[in-house]
This record gives sequence, structure tokens and C-alpha cells, in this order.
Amino acid sequence: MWEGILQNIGKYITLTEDEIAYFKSVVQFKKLRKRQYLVQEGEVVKYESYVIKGCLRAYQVTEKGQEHVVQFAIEDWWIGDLYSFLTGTPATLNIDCLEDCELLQITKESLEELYIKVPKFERMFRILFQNAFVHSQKRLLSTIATSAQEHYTEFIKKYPNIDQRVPNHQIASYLGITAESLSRIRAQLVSKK
Amino acid sequence: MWEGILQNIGKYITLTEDEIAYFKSVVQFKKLRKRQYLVQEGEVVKYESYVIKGCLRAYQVTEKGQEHVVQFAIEDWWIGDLYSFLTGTPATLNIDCLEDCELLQITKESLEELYIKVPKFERMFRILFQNAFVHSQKRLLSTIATSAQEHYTEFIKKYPNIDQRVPNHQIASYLGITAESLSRIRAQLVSKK
DNA sequence: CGAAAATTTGACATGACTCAACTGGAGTGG
DNA sequence: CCACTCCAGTTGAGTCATGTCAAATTTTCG
Repeated sequence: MWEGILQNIGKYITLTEDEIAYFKSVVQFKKLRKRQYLVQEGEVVKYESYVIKGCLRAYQVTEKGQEHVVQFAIEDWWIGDLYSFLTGTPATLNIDCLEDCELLQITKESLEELYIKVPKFERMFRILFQNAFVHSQKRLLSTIATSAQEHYTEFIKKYPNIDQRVPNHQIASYLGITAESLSRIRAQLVSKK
Repeated sequence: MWEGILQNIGKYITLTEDEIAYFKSVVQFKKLRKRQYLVQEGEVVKYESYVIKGCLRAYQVTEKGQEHVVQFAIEDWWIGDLYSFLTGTPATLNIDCLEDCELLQITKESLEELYIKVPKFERMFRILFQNAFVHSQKRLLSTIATSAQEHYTEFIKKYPNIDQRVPNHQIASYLGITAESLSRIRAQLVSKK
């Protein structure tokens, strides 16, 4: 249960035995079944979650009932409604499991304490957020600057592992197009070859 | 020259006199005229820049020559091609001044050293990147989930200060629409009132 | 096996784009 | 200080990519 996350943390910072023990003491293990919610719109989010195993999606629902996927998360990713988590305001996102999931969760209070007691974590999350920001900017640019077809081909190149685990209509939702459009794009790509 | 940035830093962390002195010693002052480049596509970016005064835009140019604005920056914002800065790869962005600008710049080496010598800065940038990521996600959602008109009205609500300093066709580019479309949207909004 | 979900396909609608022309204001140089 | 150019902004006409709605087909999973 701990190998994955500790190895992942090890990519960014080096911890002592004590620090590892302390870290272990502040995170909680959680199992969720496929289709279960991790977060529902309207609730105040208490945890950020690290994915040990499984696959989740975070999405927002518009007034007209359309779902827009903001993020997928698989093994070794963090997921949550960060804005709600940070500000204590009600979540605007829903997050649910596309597969049975195993998570490690940390509360805001524990995380703040972790930053103080083991400042290396401040470094790790600085790097994680920095990378997340860069990727988010790149995604934005693809959304704005490229055709739906290019955008889709970029996506499957970049996330082949996610592509194979997630239904197409949810990928469409992530890309900001309809399931029908994605279906037609895929048909075109096949016929081109 | 220093009040603005020190006050801004003070929102996130508290520094001693020595730390302030050290910080001052690692950043460089730079003035640029309107229309001058801060970063050009292809060069390796050496600095992240804090805006003391002025207004800049970061944009990418596609093969077909279309410009897409990724970010505007005004007083108290940081700007740069973060990906190039972090990885040492050639910049994909261009950044230029929309007004005469005064900047403070820091190199990657100095920033890394600053993180080590004054870990509080790790905290500050963790928070800055965290916020930048949250905003980027929200922007992405607006781009994907709302009509061009809603997206524009959200933009002017959120950034009235930028709106007034930047020509409309560049706002259009930021929103991912053409200048013509924005012009028509604005006409509609006026007629509605 | 059967119900529900996912995907595909067709017909049609529409929002945004492209290209082109025109207007008005800002900045520049004689 | 005026004439001229340049650029931002607007408007119109036609096109195209993607959306919508509906139905048929395939896949998934209890």
C-alpha cells in the first residue's frame, strides 16, 4: 500500500524514516467502488486524494445538465476540488470513480501541519502545482488553438493509458466536444489510414 | 521600486531584514518600452519576471500565423514562459509589452538558491502556483462549457482592470475567438441593455 | 439473457470563422 | 498643424465545423 506513494514522493524529495512515519500517520486510506462519488457538488471538500489504484473523473454540470470533465486521475495522481478544499466554499465539481479505487487522503489541517513540520513537502507540492499549471496552460492552448481532430490526437498521444480506460463520451467531454463529434472524428481518422 | 513587490510578498510570507536584503540581491531590474519583446519564440528563457509597472501579453503563434494569447500580466503578476524556464527548452511563447514596463527578474539558478536559503519562498511559490492552477482550470472550464458571449462577460467581470488596458482583438485572442466575433458579441450586449 | 449504457449514423440547425470592405481615431512626419 | 498612414474596430455575405435531436446498433454487465 505504501510503496507506490513513497516512491512517487521520492521523485521530488528525500525523507527520513521519521518523516515517513509522520506522513503515514496523517493520511487516511479509503476504498471506493466504481460509480461511487468521492466529491459531490455543494459539499465542502475535506480531502485531497492520492490515487493508489483505480481511475476517477472530476466534472462540472452546467445549468442545462451538460457534464464537462475537468480532470481524469489514475494511479499516482492527486485529485480533488482544490478550490473548495482551499477556500472552504462548496464544491462546484463532482468527482466519481470510473473503476474501483484505493485512495490516500489528507485533510487541509494535516496538510498545513505537514508543510510546517516537514517543509520538504512544501517543495514537493510547489513542484506538483507548478507542473499542473504548465499542463493546464498547454491544454488551454490546445483547446483554443487547434481543431477538434488535432486536439483529440494530441490527447491520445499524451494519455494513452487514460484513453484505454475511459469511455469515449467522457473523453469527448474532457475535450469540450460532443460524443457524436468525437465518434465522427474517430471514423475519419480510421478511414485516413 | 521595492515597496510593491515586498508588500506583495508580505501577503504570503514574513521576511527578516536579512532575507529581504538577500532577495533584493538576486533580482534584477529591467525596463522595456511598449512593443518590445520580453521573450521570443525559440530562445531559452532565463528569467521569470515580476511586473512592477506596465502590461504584457504572452502568446503563441500557430503555423497558420494566428496569435493566441495565453496570459496577460499587469502590476504584481509574474510572467514568463514557465515551461522553457523550467526545462531549458526553447520557448514556444512570445511575450511583449503592451505598455512601457518595469520588471524585476530572477534566474532559475537564483530562484533555486532562494528556495534553499529561504524556504519561505518555496511556500510563497507553492501558493502562487496553486492559485494559478486553480484559475487556469476555471478558465478552461469557461472556455469549454460556456458560449463565447458568457465567456466574454465573465472575463470583463473578472479582469476589469485588464479589459481597459488591452485592445479588444487581443482579448478576443485570449478568449479563443476572432476579433470579428467579439465585435458582434459586444454589439449584441449593448443592444440588450 | 436482458436492461442499460455507449457508440454510431443521419438529417438538419447554428454559432463562429473567413474574407473583404468600410469607418474612425491615433500616431507620425513634413 | 495638417495630411497621411496605419491599425483597431465594425459590418456584411457566404462557408464550415460542430452541435442538436432522433434512431439504430453494439457493447457491457448484472
